[in-house]
Amino acid sequence: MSQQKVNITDIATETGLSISTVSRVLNGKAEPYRIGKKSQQKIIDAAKKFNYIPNQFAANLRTGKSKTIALIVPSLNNPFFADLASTINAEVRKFGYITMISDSDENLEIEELELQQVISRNVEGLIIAPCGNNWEHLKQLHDQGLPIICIDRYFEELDIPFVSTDNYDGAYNATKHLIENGHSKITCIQGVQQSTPNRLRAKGFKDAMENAGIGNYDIVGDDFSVQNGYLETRLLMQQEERPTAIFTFSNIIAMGCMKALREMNINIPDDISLITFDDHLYLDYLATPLSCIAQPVSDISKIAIKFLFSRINNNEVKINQILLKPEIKLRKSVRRII
Amino acid sequence: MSQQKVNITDIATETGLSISTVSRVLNGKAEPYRIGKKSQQKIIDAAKKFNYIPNQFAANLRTGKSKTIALIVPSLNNPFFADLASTINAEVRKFGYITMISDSDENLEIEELELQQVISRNVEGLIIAPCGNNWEHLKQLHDQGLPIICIDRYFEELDIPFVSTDNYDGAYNATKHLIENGHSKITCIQGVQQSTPNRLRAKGFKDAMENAGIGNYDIVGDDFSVQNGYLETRLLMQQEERPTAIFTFSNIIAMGCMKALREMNINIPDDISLITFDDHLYLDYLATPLSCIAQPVSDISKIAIKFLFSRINNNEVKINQILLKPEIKLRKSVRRII
DNA sequence: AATATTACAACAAACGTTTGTGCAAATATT
DNA sequence: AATATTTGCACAAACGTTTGTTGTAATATT
Repeated sequence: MSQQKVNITDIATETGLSISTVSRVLNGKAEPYRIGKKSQQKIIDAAKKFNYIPNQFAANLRTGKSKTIALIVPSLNNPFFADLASTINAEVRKFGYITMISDSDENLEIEELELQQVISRNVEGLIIAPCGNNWEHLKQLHDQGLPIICIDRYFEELDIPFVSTDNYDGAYNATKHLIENGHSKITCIQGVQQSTPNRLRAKGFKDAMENAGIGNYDIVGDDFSVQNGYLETRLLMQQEERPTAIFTFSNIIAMGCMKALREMNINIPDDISLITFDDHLYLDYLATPLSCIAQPVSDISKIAIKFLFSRINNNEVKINQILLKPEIKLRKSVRRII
Repeated sequence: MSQQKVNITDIATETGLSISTVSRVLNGKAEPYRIGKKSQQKIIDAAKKFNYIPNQFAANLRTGKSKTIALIVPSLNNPFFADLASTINAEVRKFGYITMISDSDENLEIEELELQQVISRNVEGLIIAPCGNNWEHLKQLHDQGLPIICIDRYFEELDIPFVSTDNYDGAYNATKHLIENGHSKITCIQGVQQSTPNRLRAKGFKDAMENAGIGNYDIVGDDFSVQNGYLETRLLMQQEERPTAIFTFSNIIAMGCMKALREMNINIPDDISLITFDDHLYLDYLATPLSCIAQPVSDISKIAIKFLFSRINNNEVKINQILLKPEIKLRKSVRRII
């Protein structure tokens, strides 16, 4: 049933030329190797006629080049990472490369497993939002010469290139915005605690509070998930003294938060103000359009890819670590009080 | 700098055994080939010590098995497909396989290019939501023995397995719901016209209308995009006689629709009712929570994967074509009139 | 003690490419 | 006409595995 796949040898016998000649022509190396025009045409015709598709495995085995890069993110369910994955996938394709997308599920063990999978497939580069604060395995790969770029999450102490958002700045400004609108009883619902973005967001929040002379604040939660947002909000609203504003560290946390708020008939922004990290197309159409700190997802992707391929191609050693400014998008979820 | 990658030969020399023995041990074939316990241990220890990761290319070249499947969707920007991609990615991983995700951008040429990429990487199976109504290339691959499953979009005339939603049923029920609530002036904003789901949705809509004795209706639009939803809604609302209800064929069309409506200060559901295909987490929190026809994304993914791997493994020839019932989720966007 | 059996493991080919090198034939140069 | 040069292409090795076959030492059987 399954007609044999045609390979370079078939073309060689068909044209009466050698496989080396066929290979060179098909790889556009006819010129430097002085393959005659007529031979070239014969080969091209035969390839078309047979509908020849080269076997990348064989080629890659020989060359060591896989034309593949890997992307590992902690959770594709998070729209932020889904968005990132989508744009990176598209961007990488422009370089003639393929992206292998993996989801580590915020689990270091899985991350390491995925990493093995990826290595065994000889990827030429890796883009990763590492899920833990353990960088042993990454450091090792990096030292072995594998081009790696961290996105979103990174290790400040390491010389692994990264591109991320200036999370401190974003959180600082979000908090400042809240304070400027008269809020002083503000609670954060954070995500994965040890992750760099989360730490920096927490720090930005704290600093903004302290600088405004407000010493009394809370940071709760421990996951970038709907459930975390929901649970923490329920808890928060059961306290005797409720905050007047909530700052969620991601849009899926915000979603859980909104769910809890709605269940409890607490109105945004009348009863409580809400601002969140991460933008989303839908934020504009919500019952109360949500003010947010929008990360430059597209820019992050593009710059990361640019860094990666400059490393893949030139093996440039210059390390690049860059933080992009987020943008605060004011909508209707923060109310001026007092 | 980059310490050489260790291969099977290194382990062979380290242990003083042959590469064939090493290979068999590392592949769990020690038993049938009666490799001694001590040799096994030596090999395992050496592999661990050297941190050996097999080169899949070489293995795949030899075996012809790539442990990779491909997923091609028309647009990862569409949350429906993003969702699908995410769950399929996760599901495939459970089988020890890797997924290559591609985006054809609703473009047949790109789809064919992606397909080549994919074939050249020897994927063992393909899951595709084909963007056109041209199946030549797919039919050919299918006949060559490549396991293919279509999802969402498919070809009714072909014997290629597919798993999709019963789009006719979904559209019929959505329309019926509108009609039961007193609407008779209903307009659809559709997506890509020639795609099977779209055709079936249109048919479901028409039949529901006809069966209710309503001969006067419109189907407009031509793309699963925000812009299409926006433009068509603007146009629609400029007519002298506006519809009382809109049925959008996807949630991103709905988003464009909502945008237009808001710009024109037209209220849902007071001024117009809206129902859409495709669910989304955010739909619950919108200004007006949107009623929708929810596709069983997770089930589609799982069943597709199940079909695919049964074909990959057993080469079972029994074709499987399945349509899953969608669920209508009633929220607040449809008003009872009259 | 001679033979049969079993336990272990090595050899070598093959997968489909790419590429350094070498070697004829054709053409140019003297 | 002899030599030098260019043109055009083929040979063969190599990439790192997997696997069918074969070989030998050790043990069991007679």
